[in-house]
Amino acid sequence: MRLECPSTTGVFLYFCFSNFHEMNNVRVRFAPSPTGPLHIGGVRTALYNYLFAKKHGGTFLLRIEDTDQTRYVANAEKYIIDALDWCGIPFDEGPGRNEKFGPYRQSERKSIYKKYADQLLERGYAYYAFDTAEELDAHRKQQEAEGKTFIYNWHNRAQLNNSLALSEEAVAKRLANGDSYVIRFKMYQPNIAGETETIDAQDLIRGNVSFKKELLDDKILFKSDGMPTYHLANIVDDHLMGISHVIRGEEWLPSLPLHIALYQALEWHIPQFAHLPLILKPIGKGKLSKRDGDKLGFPVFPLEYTNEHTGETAKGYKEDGYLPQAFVNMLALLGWNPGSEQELFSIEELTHAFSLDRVSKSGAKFNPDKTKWFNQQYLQNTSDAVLANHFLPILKEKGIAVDTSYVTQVISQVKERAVFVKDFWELSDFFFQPPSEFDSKAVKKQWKPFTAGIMNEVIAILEKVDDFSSETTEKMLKEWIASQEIGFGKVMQPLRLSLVGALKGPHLFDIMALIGKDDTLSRIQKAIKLLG
RNA sequence: GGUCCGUUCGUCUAGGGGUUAGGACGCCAGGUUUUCAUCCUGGUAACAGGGGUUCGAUUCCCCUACGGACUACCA
Repeated sequence: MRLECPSTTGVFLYFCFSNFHEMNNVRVRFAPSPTGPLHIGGVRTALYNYLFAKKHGGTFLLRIEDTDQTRYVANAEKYIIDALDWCGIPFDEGPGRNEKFGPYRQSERKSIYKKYADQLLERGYAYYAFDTAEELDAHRKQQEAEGKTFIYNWHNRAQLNNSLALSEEAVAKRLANGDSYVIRFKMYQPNIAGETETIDAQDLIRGNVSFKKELLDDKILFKSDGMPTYHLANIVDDHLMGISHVIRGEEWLPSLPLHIALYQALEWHIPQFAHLPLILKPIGKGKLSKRDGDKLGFPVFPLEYTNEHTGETAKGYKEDGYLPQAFVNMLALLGWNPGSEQELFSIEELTHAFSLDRVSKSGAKFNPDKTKWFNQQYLQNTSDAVLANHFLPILKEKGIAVDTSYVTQVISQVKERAVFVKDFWELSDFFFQPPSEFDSKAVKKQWKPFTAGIMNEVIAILEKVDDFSSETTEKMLKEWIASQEIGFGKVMQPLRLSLVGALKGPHLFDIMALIGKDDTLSRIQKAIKLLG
């Protein structure tokens, strides 16, 4: 058994649980902020949390971190839930679902947090600060002008406007006065007996990560609007909700020492942490953004999203024609691999294969081409009947009324060349309607002065065929071509042009069999008439 | 600037003290399909650089470079 626990301050006693123990009580959470649509990085974080939970027979919960009232977007929560739903990543507990540890929206838990902030205040781990935003800005600017960075911490807190610098009476007076204040965490105090100099954490993906306390700042835990900041709310909720493993994006790694210090100050058991690598732009520098998707023509969101204020919409994988299983499979492999050469995984297979120690440490550039490849793989593995049902609405929109069995037959002919359901129309329109025009380049190359004569003979042959199956028409026509010594190309190419309108499509005799004798003959006649 | 994290083909990655450094996407070529696409076969292409440690380093250590994240009363 391997014991893993961050180093302690030595002041408190901590319970370190073995992995074995914790694996039996796995509770993980996905905690997005409802400030807009969930992008694919967020979906992947949710997915890894889900897979980890299911792998260990644990619980996956959704918590909405809406402590920032200024950035709150009303339709975002619904979007997040719809997106997880489409992806097939169901949460076990969350808003409106199995609310054992609820509520699951931090705005509805507002009353809980103050108590813990007060506790930290009482124990001397936190203090009131009255500095205004303008004052702090001025400090930052001044430091910047000197080429330094302003850090609010042990080295200057005594000179700033807070309860550590002010007299007890002054503080009491300001509080009684209703002056606005924030509560800051006292990150480090030099020369205190038993005080350690570093915070060492064990990250499940990165191993040991070490931070010097003296370089850390006194983060705000409680805002002047009465709401906790992310940091406080996050650890209070993770504790109260019994979270065993915190699996989140790498952007949180710099906050890890603060979170650990908070757990220690509150004398709470510290969960295990895993910080996931970021998803980066396909080309250029930096992390993936909506702009990259617009520029390069791929979605960065699972579902289409409309900004409720500007009316601006962003593309979604769903609307672009991706199958959710393909999308999820792609995301799973972006930053994780099974250690084998298998690439195609159902979500069930993923839950068995997944492990955090096979998550890579470095950021992954997103690859839209590979995403298409995944979709193609899944499309090929979807049955013709199911695909026909997806295709039917598109046909209906085009004003084409056909029965499902015919569509299923068409799908079986063109499926292998499709990547998306939306490809089907372009691949198969000639199965539903005669060509309205002929590819001019192909006509120029394949339709010669003598072609009409040959086509008339083809009509004569086909008219005599009663059994219009692919095998029969192919046999009849090929025998005739051979006997005439014309050359296959001179017959087959114009014939394809007549039936399809271009030099593309499946086996020609299969097309003839499907559209039938009457349609076949009339299309050839029409071509002769139009092309001469 | 500071702090922290990272670095194997163009991209996602496997590997790991002695390997012809493996796979996938992309790209290129050939084959099949008397069409197009699919498909099949093959090819292209990588251990960031410099120091150590070692008989031997791509693998372990250090430095540099580069990349990334964070540096808000945002999460």
